[in-house]
Amino acid sequence: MKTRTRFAPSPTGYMHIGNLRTALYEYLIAKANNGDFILRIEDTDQKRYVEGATEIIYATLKRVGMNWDEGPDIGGNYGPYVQSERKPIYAEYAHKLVELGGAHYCFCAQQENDDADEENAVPTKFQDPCKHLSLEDAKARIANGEKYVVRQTINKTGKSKFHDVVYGDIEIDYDDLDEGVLLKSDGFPTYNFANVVDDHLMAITHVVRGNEYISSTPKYNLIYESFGWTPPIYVHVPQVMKDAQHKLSKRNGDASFQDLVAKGYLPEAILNYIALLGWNPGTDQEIFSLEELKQTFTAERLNKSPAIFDIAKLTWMNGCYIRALPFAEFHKLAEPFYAKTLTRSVNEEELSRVLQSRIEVLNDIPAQIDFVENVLDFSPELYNNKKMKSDAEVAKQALSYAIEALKKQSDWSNEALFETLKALAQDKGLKNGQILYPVRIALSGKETTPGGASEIAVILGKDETLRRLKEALSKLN
RNA sequence: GGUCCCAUCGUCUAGUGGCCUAGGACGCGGCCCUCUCAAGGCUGCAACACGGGUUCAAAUCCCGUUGGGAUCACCA
Repeated sequence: MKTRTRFAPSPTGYMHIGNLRTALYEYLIAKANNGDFILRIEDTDQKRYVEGATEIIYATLKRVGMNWDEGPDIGGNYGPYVQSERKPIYAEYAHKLVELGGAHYCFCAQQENDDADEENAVPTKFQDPCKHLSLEDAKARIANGEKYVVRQTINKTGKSKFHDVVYGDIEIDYDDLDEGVLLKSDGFPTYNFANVVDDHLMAITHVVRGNEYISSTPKYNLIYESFGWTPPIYVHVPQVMKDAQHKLSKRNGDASFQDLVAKGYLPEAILNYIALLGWNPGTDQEIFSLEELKQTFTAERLNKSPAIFDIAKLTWMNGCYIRALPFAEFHKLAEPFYAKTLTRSVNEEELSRVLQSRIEVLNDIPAQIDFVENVLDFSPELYNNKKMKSDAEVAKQALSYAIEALKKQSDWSNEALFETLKALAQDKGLKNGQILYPVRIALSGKETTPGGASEIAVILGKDETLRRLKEALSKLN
């Protein structure tokens, strides 16, 4: 049987990290087995529907290279792939399930969701009186126009057992199961029902979802059983946490995929990082392309315990990805930031060259290059550096020597400039640092800069370099 | 509260009874390299939640305790 997995998000906003990780694992399970990865939109709750959310889902998946084989936009043999378009299907199966004894019609008023009781004991198990209505009576009331829902009937007793790929064998008592609503009064199914019907109809073989579904899995199995269907292989994955107590969520303003990209994280790095949040290959390898992940991934190596999302490690990994980028590609990514922060024309290629190993996130760029635009007023104390044997007095000499030497310089490459400055030091009986350090300070006005004196000179160009050196020198006099 | 799940360095994790004086990675400290800062190389600090068993031998198996999470909606 061909492996088929599905990513079934509800379009209620942006794509959060936990969601994306689930999608990744689903994608990987399918692709590791030459199977299909299906995208299904679960929009059965009209109240929570958010305009544009579906597009975000498409864009995100595409951006990280997780292409789906079937989905709302590209179709497939098991469509439609949007649940709101499948409404008649659920109704049909809901009524069939009632006939099969797996559900019943219920006319009770909607249960109030009492927040006050949430923290404390709410051991009240819903006892549905409608469960005992005869099918004829129920049908008569429906024919009469009464509002109704289809509610799951649970008559079994004893233990429900099922196997989960990551959690192993799980037993839950049937008595602890709730007779939940399957088909709402508006005719839409709940997740609990739509999910089962669709997964079966779409021939899904592996269901990957958050472990919050473990406790309701027996209910789904009951539905499969009533219909005589085979349940899928379950892969429940632990939560992605913000800290030890809280899971990552939009409500806390935690970063979404889009937020991270906006901050200058590369999609490939984000994907790589989240793959390792709860999974590891059993080797020391940490950097994985999606392609490598496909080769290596096995659901059996998924972890059981929740993982805390650590932005510091993602940042490090992002730095690795940035450094590994071909130069031209990095330059292309960096250019928009130059356009944003610089009005002066500078050697942007050299800027990129110097920056590539020095930033971990693209958004680090502006802070790194502020001095390129303008030299902020700085204290002559900046020239003091013990190790370089530099101070304001040394700087005064160094700058005037440098100005003379650089005036004559025609080859404005980093190598040539570096040679000139070194030769100058030797010529004047100074240490290299006694020339290079003051020049760099004069050129930047900053204690630390990306790149050394000669590199900054290349970035600034000859005119600006000389102008800044002269200005710095005059300030020392 | 009932039920279910989880528990190794601060974080992500390796570990499936002896190879563990517990390994790797991030972060943090130090050193080297070096035209400052990065990058790179080397190195240091740092964990088996606790208590009982089982066993010649336990981070690994069992029981309990503690701590955390999930679930108990006409949300998914």
